[in-house]
Amino acid sequence: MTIRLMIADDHAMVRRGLQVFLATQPDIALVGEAANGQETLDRAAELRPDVILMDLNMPVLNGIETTARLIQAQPEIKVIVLTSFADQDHVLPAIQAGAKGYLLKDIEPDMLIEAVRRVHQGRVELHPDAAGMLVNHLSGSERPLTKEDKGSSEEDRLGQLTPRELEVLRHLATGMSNKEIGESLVITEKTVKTHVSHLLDKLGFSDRTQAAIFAVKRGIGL
Amino acid sequence: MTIRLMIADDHAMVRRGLQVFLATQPDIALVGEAANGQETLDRAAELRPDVILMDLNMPVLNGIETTARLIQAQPEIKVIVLTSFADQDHVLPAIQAGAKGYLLKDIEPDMLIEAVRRVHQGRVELHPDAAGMLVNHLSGSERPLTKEDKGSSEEDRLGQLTPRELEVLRHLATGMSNKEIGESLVITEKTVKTHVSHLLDKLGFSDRTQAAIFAVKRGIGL
DNA sequence: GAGGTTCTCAATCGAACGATTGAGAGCCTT
DNA sequence: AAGGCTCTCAATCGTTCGATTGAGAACCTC
Repeated sequence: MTIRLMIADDHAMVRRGLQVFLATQPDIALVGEAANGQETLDRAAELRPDVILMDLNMPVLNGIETTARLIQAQPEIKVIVLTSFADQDHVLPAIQAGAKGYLLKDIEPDMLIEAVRRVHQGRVELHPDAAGMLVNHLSGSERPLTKEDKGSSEEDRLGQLTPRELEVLRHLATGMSNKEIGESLVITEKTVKTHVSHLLDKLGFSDRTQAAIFAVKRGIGL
Repeated sequence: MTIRLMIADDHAMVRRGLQVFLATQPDIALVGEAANGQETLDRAAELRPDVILMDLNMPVLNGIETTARLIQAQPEIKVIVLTSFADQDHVLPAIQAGAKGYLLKDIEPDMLIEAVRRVHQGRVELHPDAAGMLVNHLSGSERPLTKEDKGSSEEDRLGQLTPRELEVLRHLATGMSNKEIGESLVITEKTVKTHVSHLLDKLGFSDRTQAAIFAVKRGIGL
């Protein structure tokens, strides 16, 4: 499936440059352009792009305000901020506005394309300096130290699972029933139930849902 | 100038592995090790390392609490969290505690060394998933960073839930049974079952586990 | 070869789950 | 006032789940 991309930048030169490069990418279709914030909102509402490359410094309506309104109207749109500066004054508001990416214009075109693809997949892309801004912002902020320490023992328990039990847990964490897991693993449902029982016991859970939540949070079954 | 590095990890195996690899790096000197949080604080006070690679899962004092105290005592120390999981429960507290890096243990050794150098120079190093956690946290959005982006259809369905159903989903996503949810919400188990049935129907799932997985991936029920 | 672990399968049984139907109460908007 | 949600509760019914016990086979290690 091709990615529907839109560019919002007041410099025609920048738009032209991206046009040329994007033309060589079969999986990305440039469906629209805009030279200011208001135009971006209008075009996006009509064209419904998947991803928007957004300049921050635009007339009429700046990129951050535009991003905020855009996300409010169409939360599924992925906004990647593409700008020339990475300072606290811009990074934080942009992310808070809902941007899923923050990149600098000195990025290599190939990297930019890669970033577009990843953001479209639901990941985030941050320039290291932008990440730094976020980290510094959060550093020293209030920390809820309520429920930690719980993870440590669970981590150990995870290591106690046999390979097969881990395999079952992985399947369980995709939402499969015992029967479906059995079919997938080519074993009986009975056997699956045995594995599930054992794994719940070792992990200290009382039902599969808790195990699935645990697994997803640990990134198992990706 | 050589970088004075310290390792805090309760697994001797991990420390040994790093030792071996670090020995080949002329600009990095391994000046100390610790197997638990308290030991880390003691050794760090005495050895004054530039950078600490910190496991989160340690006995006595966990990595997050250790990081917080460490940074308070010696703000110039750069802490890089090196752990096995990248979930909201760990990333955010770690950064708030003052960590300048958050990496997963499946990182390539060369990349780890590079990360140590960059953090030492004042930059930050985040695993993409960790960056995703921060962005999602700040944008207040409930967008995940999963790769299999099943897409906006589910996002729309989420909006179809009534406030009460969403509430039930949130509880469900913590691993509670219908009975427990009922107690927590001060309604009958029967009513909970009604809500669950409706929410499963609207979301298009066939059982609570699938709903819980979905919810956790969207960051609901933090 | 004895003992331990893992993987497999089965059967039973109570508990939890989910679908479905029906219904009363409160709160909107029209 | 009427129709439309939402929230609440209940009862029934079939399905799924999870615990438990028992057991055979393959594969380790000692």
